[in-house]
Amino acid sequence: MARQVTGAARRVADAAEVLRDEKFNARRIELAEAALETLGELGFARTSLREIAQNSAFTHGVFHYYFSDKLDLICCCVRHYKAKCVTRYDEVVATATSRDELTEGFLAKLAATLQTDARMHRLWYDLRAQAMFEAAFRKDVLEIDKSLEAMIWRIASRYAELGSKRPVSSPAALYALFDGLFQSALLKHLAGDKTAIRELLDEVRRLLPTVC
Amino acid sequence: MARQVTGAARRVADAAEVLRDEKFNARRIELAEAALETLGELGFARTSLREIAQNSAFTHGVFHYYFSDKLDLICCCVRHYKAKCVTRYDEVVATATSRDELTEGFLAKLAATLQTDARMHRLWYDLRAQAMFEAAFRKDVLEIDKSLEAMIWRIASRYAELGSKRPVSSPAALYALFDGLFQSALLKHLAGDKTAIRELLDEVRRLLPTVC
DNA sequence: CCAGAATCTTGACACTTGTCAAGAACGAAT
DNA sequence: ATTCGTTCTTGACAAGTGTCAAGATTCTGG
Repeated sequence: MARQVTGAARRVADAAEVLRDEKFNARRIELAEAALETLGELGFARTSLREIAQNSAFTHGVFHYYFSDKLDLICCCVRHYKAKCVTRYDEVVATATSRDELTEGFLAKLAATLQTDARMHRLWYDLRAQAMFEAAFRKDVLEIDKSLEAMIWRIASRYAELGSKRPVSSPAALYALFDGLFQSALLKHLAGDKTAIRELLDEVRRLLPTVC
Repeated sequence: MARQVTGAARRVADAAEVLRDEKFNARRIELAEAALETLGELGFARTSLREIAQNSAFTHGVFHYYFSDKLDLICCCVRHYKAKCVTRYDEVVATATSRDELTEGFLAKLAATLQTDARMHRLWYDLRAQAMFEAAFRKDVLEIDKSLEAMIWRIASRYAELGSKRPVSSPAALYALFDGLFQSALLKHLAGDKTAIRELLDEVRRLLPTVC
């Protein structure tokens, strides 16, 4: 009897703890999302916890309460960023029924995110560069890179499949190519080059049939 | 007579000024070179003028004397870096008499610089990312990017020529591909991946005949 | 309703940062 | 050798940084 009671008590205690953890984690993500605003604006180097707090509805102490560390916060931001990014083209891949449809769907999303999420993208490149100096970032960054490579590979595979072909290069090379083009277009776009996005689209449109 | 004298005086004055300017500039480069040591070690974000000074034979005041600004110093570093980087493969391109020779010469240099100059390379990627936030860097960074693209294009053109072919993609796409691969390999290498360099070489060896 | 825990605010700390100014050391021209 | 301009050193300042602790506030289980 006592056994069962303590068992039940433990179960509700556990459930409560899980609930608390979930709430805790949800808060962390809320804070991370707020932090991403400022990080995307100023970059990793110039962003301080106080700046993040001032541009948000939170005080700087909260961040210390939910994150052990500045790096902890940034890592959480990066991981959160990843989750949203990696599925961007999945719907297009799933619904496209022809090569053209896939191409145009992909390019449309590409142009849109380059336009809309430029600040998030530049933050990603910033953090990836930081990972070359700061070991604490490396695990997350390498993981995200792998996810992005897989994302590109899903597009290419589907594109090849729709033409009854096979991609001619490795996932790594394909990702390197698209990532390089994207990064370059992003920089030019941010530098005020109005043609950067169009040129990227043209380049990708030309490239796709030659690699798959 | 007086005319000639003042003319001569002006000439020697001008010469003196040029000399002073040259000396001034040489000193700037000396300082920039010293700064690159620390920048390559810590990255842009974590490097302060004092840190730079402490890791060098100079005091922090000298840097303020020769550079108007921290950004001015960094820009000088970047420009100096550029000059050394862009000619890395020129000798190989000039002397190779066959596709194989060019390939192996290129790959050897590639592996060597990845091994030896890893800290300089990561600084370059750091600064390129910073340029997405800091407008002051953009002009220099875009210019260097163009130079690197041209460098890759010289290699590819020569490689194609040696096989009586033509490169199948644009300079921009080719540079994006190599830059993306290099960046990825650099990150893995810095993360302790012992196979990163070898894998890059294999990938490039495989890729070269398919793009040119 | 109320004690105790969770959450948040506030203010302070030790430290680092870029910048600068006052003056010392140096070199070259007279 | 003296003087004047260049070059460099030193120390200081104000602003901003991450971190943390003490207390206020809110939430929650009993």
